[in-house]
Amino acid sequence: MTDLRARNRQATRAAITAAALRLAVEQGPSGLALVRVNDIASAAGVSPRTYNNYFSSREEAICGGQADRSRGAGDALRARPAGEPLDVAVTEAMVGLFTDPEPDRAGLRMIMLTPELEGEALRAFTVGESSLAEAIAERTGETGLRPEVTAAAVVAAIRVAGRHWLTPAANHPFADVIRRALSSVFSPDQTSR
Amino acid sequence: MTDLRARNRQATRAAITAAALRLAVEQGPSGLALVRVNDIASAAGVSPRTYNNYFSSREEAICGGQADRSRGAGDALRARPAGEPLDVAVTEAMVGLFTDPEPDRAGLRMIMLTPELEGEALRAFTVGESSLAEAIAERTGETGLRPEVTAAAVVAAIRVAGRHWLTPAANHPFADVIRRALSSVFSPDQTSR
DNA sequence: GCAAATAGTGCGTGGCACGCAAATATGTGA
DNA sequence: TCACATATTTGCGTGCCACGCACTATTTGC
Repeated sequence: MTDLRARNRQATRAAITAAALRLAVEQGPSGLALVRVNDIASAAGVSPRTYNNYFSSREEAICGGQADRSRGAGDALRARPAGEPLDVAVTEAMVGLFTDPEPDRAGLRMIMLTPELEGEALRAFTVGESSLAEAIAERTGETGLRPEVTAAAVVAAIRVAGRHWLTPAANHPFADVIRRALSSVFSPDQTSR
Repeated sequence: MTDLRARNRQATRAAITAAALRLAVEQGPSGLALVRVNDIASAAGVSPRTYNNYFSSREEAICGGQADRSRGAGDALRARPAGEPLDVAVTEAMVGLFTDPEPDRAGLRMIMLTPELEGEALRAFTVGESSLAEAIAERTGETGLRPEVTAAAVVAAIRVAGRHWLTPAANHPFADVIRRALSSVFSPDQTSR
C-alpha cells in the first residue's frame, strides 16, 4: 500500500483546492479579491501557514484541481490499446480524462473565464503537455519537435473545447465538443482552404 | 495612434517592460524575487505608483513585451495576400511577427524558462489567440470551433518552437524552427501513425 | 486661452508569501 | 512495543506589494 504520508498529503492538497475553488465560485469572478487566504485555510481545516506550504498563491490553489487532472494526460494515453491509431487513442484518452468525472460547470467557468486567473488556468492545462508529449513520442517513435507540437496542439484544443462547452448557447455534451475540437487538430481539412 | 497621449502611454509602457525584463535578466531566473518594484520603476524613470497603473504584477511587467508582440497576430495574418492558402499565409505571418526583429535570446529564455513566470508567459503568448482566430475565420469563412482551435494550435506550436530555439543543442534560425513546428500543425502526417 | 479629460504621483492600508524554529505526527528497526 | 529518525504542521515575525484615494500636471478640443 502506498505511503500513508503520501495519501494524507494528497488529501490535504485536495481539501485545500476544493475549499479554494468553492469559495471562489461563491464570490463569483468579480469578487475574487474577497477570497482571503484565511478563509481558504480554515475552510480546508488547516492553518494558513500550511496552506502556503502547498500553494504559493491563491490562484494556484484555485486552479490546483484542474492542474491535477491535466497531469494525468500521459498516463491516460498510455492506457489506450497499443494498436490504436494515434488520433483515436489520443481522442479517447482525453475524452476519458476530462469527462470522467464530468467537470463542475461553475468551477470550470470560474477557472477559465476569470481574467485574474487566466495565467494560472493556462498553466493548469499545460502542465499535462510534457507527459503527453512523451507518451505520444513512445507511441509513434517520433523524436524532436513533432510530438511536442502535437501534444501542445491537443492541450490547446481541449482548452478551446472547454470554453465552448461553457458558453450557454449550445450545450452539447463535453465529450462531443472535445471530439470535434480534436478532429480539427488531427485533420486540418486542407480542401476548404 | 496620432494622439500624443497614446504615444506617450505606449512609450511609458515600453520603458517599463524593457526595464523589468532587463533587470530580471540581470538577476537570472533564480534571483527573480530580488527584482523589486522600486528598481523597475526607477529604472524606467517613473514612480512606483505609475508602474502599478500599467501592470498589476512584476510578472506581467516582465512578460509585457512578449504580450505586445503576440497581440499583433491577427493583423499579421490580415496583411498576407488574399489568395494565399491558409497554411502558408499563417506560417509566413507568424515567421514575420516573431522573427522581425529577432527576439533577444536572454530575454526569451528568462520569460519561457523561469518557473515563476510560466503562467504569465503562457498568457503573453495566448493573448494573440483571439485576434488570430478572427483573422482565420475571415479568411476561410469557417465559423465555430475550428478557427479557434486552429489559432490555439498555431500559438501553441510557436511556443514549442521558441522553447526549442532556446535549447543550446541545435541552433537553427528561429524562422526555420517556427516553419517546422507549424508544418506539424498543418499536416499531421497521418501515414506514420 | 479655457475648461474638461487624462495621466502621473505620494501616501496610507490591508493582505500575502515565506523564513525560521518549535511542536506534532508518521514511519522504521530492534 | 518502544524509541529514534524523518516528515509535516503550526505560530510568529518580516518585508514587500497591489491598490484606493486625493491631488497635481499635462494634453486636447472648443
